[in-house]
Amino acid sequence: MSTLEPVTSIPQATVARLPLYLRALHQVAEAGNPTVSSAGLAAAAGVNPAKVRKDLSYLGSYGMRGIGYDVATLTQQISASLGLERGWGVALVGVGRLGQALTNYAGFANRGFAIKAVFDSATDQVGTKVGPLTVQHVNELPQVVAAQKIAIGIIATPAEAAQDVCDQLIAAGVTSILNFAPCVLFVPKGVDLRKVDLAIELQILSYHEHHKTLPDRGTRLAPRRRRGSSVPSRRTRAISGALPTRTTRTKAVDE
Amino acid sequence: MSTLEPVTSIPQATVARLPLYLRALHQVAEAGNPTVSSAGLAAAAGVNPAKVRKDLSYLGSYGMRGIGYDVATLTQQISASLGLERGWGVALVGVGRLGQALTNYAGFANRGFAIKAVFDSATDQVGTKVGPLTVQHVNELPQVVAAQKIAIGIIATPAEAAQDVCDQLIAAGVTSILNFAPCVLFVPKGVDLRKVDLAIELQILSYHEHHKTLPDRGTRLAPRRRRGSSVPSRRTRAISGALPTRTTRTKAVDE
DNA sequence: TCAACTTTGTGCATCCGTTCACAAGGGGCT
DNA sequence: AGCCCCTTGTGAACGGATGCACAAAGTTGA
Repeated sequence: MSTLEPVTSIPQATVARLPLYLRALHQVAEAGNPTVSSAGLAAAAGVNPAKVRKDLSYLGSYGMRGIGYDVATLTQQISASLGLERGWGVALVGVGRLGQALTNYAGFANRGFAIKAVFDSATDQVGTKVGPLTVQHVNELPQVVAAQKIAIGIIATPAEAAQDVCDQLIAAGVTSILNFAPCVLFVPKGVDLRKVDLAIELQILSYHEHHKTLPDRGTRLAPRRRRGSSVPSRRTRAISGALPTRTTRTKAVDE
Repeated sequence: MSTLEPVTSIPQATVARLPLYLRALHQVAEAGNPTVSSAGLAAAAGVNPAKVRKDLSYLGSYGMRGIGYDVATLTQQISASLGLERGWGVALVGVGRLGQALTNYAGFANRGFAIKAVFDSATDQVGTKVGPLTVQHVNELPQVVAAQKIAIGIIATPAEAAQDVCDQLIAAGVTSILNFAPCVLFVPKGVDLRKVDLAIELQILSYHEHHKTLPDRGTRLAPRRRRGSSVPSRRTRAISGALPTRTTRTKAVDE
């Protein structure tokens, strides 16, 4: 493993989990544990311990054998890898109820994302305050975004307006977009796009719910153990007390 | 392929895309096309045509060779498979800004999800109206949810309250949960859980953004073509005009 | 009726992600 | 010092998902 450069193509799946570990690490830190084992972190993040170790190995970070990971160090390494140490300016378009909720969402500011400007096309919205920000007309978007060198955009408009807004954001220099509008967006190469469709999540739940109540056995697959061996009768005692043996975790479908 | 029973264990990845196809089909229908090819649908849904065909084949649905898929039929089949034909009652807990936005989100009602009750623990929220609904105290949750046989719950509380609320929902009979609180929830087997963490999405974007501006080449991998053969020089003319040749789609990371 | 064309359905190879299982490394107690 | 135990890091097997490429099937037009 290359120990010096932490920039060695981290798998997508791992990148998607790093924020999870970060969240878990904060819990562990608040519990007062200076170190945490992969098992402890796994429990707090709701994943498999081996996955944690493999994921963290991509960062080139060192755990201490026999001990675990230093919470402070690991927190800092993950933050660095995610690029959270510098703050990011964010522009949000669409100040409907969802847009307002997002603008005020504390979880963004906590992680270094500062919403710098909010836009809408409805003239009666323009000029009103959303939190500390004044809603600007979407016509202003190009200048404002370009002038402030904002790199991240959030789209919370109706689907009809989304592609248009998207194009404008990109023209103004935005290179990462989080889309809440329920539609497919097309972006040029070099621009990253992620989407959150609230209704889709419910529909996926609906599928599983539907097939639970179905006459014949639904699609559910039993957690079948692969090799007959090794049900670890001894429960690994984690350093942190954060092993919530509550109940089994569900197969939360993707991600 | 089993043509008669459409209930033959659909892969997770496919289930997650079905709502996407449904959305695309509505677009196509509004455009007035009675049929659509896999290529047309793929373009509208932002995925690969082969994937569309394979996905749809799991439903046991028939496309018509030489023609494509009948839009109305396919819409109905996907809806049926997702269990969207009957409506679902939904309980929402946590009437903060996000909770309010979700309660009023039109996309839910459109797809057959009716929010039947909203709860909060803040006494000054209780009794206020959110849309047509009156906020009830979370103490009422067990009775209300059980009495109305609500199967789906949405958690939009702060992280600290989430596990507690989750347990109560399950005790009251909910078997599918959509969690917006930024924390890991543990649920017993048989209960399905999906999560949406808004901050995590931004952090993933941050990672890519960060590595774009890095001195050496970032993590981006070129779209390298596998076999040297067959760049289809002829553009497949879809029946629907919905082939938006705009720009290349990004590698929207997961999902 | 027949030929050319369109589009589906799917076998297959490949890739990515997951998880097991184990060797190697360190810490601490005696 | 030496032993034991804990934990990391990773090789390797496995399974699921993706996407190509092609045969089968049906349509259209002459």
